[in-house]
Amino acid sequence: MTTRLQAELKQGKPFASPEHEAILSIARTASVLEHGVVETLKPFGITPTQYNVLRILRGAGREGLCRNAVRDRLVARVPDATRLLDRLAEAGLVARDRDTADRRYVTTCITPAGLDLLARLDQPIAQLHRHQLGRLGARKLGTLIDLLADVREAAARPE
Amino acid sequence: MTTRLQAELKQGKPFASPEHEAILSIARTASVLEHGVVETLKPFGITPTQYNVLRILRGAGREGLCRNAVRDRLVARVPDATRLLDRLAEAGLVARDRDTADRRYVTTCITPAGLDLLARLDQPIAQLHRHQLGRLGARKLGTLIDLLADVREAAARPE
DNA sequence: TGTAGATATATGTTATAACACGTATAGTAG
DNA sequence: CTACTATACGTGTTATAACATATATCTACA
Repeated sequence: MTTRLQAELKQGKPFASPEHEAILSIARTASVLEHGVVETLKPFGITPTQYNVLRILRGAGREGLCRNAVRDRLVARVPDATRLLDRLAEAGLVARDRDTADRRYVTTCITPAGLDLLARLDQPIAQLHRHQLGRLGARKLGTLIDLLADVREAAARPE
Repeated sequence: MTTRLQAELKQGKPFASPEHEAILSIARTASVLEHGVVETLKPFGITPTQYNVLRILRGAGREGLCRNAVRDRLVARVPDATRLLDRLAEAGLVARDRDTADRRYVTTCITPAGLDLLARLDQPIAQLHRHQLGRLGARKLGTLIDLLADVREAAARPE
């Protein structure tokens, strides 16, 4: 039997195990979906990671968040949040201030320009998401979300 | 209601839509799983992309594959397969030869050193995969694999 | 032929990711 | 109040990703 993923990857031999096929399926799907996001964001001059940071900071509101708080809320691990925020600050999309009470912290807030950019992106991104998986239906989406949470829980358990 | 993903990302507000939550779930899960692979491969000095190339070339056997064939079989889009193969060749894990019949093609084959490296990795990687999602069971894995193929199919459809 | 177009790969350049290390501030035990 | 540790952030460096462009080879057709 040939699975759909095998056909996509032009792979003749079957996968070594169901676990292996599942892991490649997740990676492949994430890559395909991200590619769509990259293309949608490109005309606006930002990357998916930068877009996620802006959304996080919009959610945080006027109080903003410190560097590590932003980092911990990102879906993908980034080892250099400082320069990620540097670039957004350089583009005028966020602003930073050192905390007065505890001077170790640097609080980052989204600027009006950042909010404006997000406002212009909300509709195209929502449309992309509907295009990418609007056909699945609420039931399948719910099952998928649950299964993926199961996967992350299983993967996070100690040895 | 607070979903599991919301808790992981320390996010107060609910997601904008089920589609958005699904997309973030996929990206998050892929990131978590890849991190495990990165850590497993690190002692061996290769990245997940390089590991995938070696597996592809092992599957191709003695005949090897040309550059674009390797590129098209990778799970994630890589825009610079030439230098990806350059690095593997420099490490002695693959060997390249220009095709004699059609001199545009460069055929890449895995070397004995590359096969040896893969042989040493097969067991740790299989163990990692069992650790990451062995607990899910065949039924849930099958459902997950099917749903993800549905997602990719939906995302690939034209406008 | 021989010439335009298609295909396959390579190269130059810039931005970002990844890692190691360094600095500043705050809490804490003696 | 001093030294020690922990925490939060910054910087230097290297490797890789991403993009645009160039080169070589083949194919098809006038």
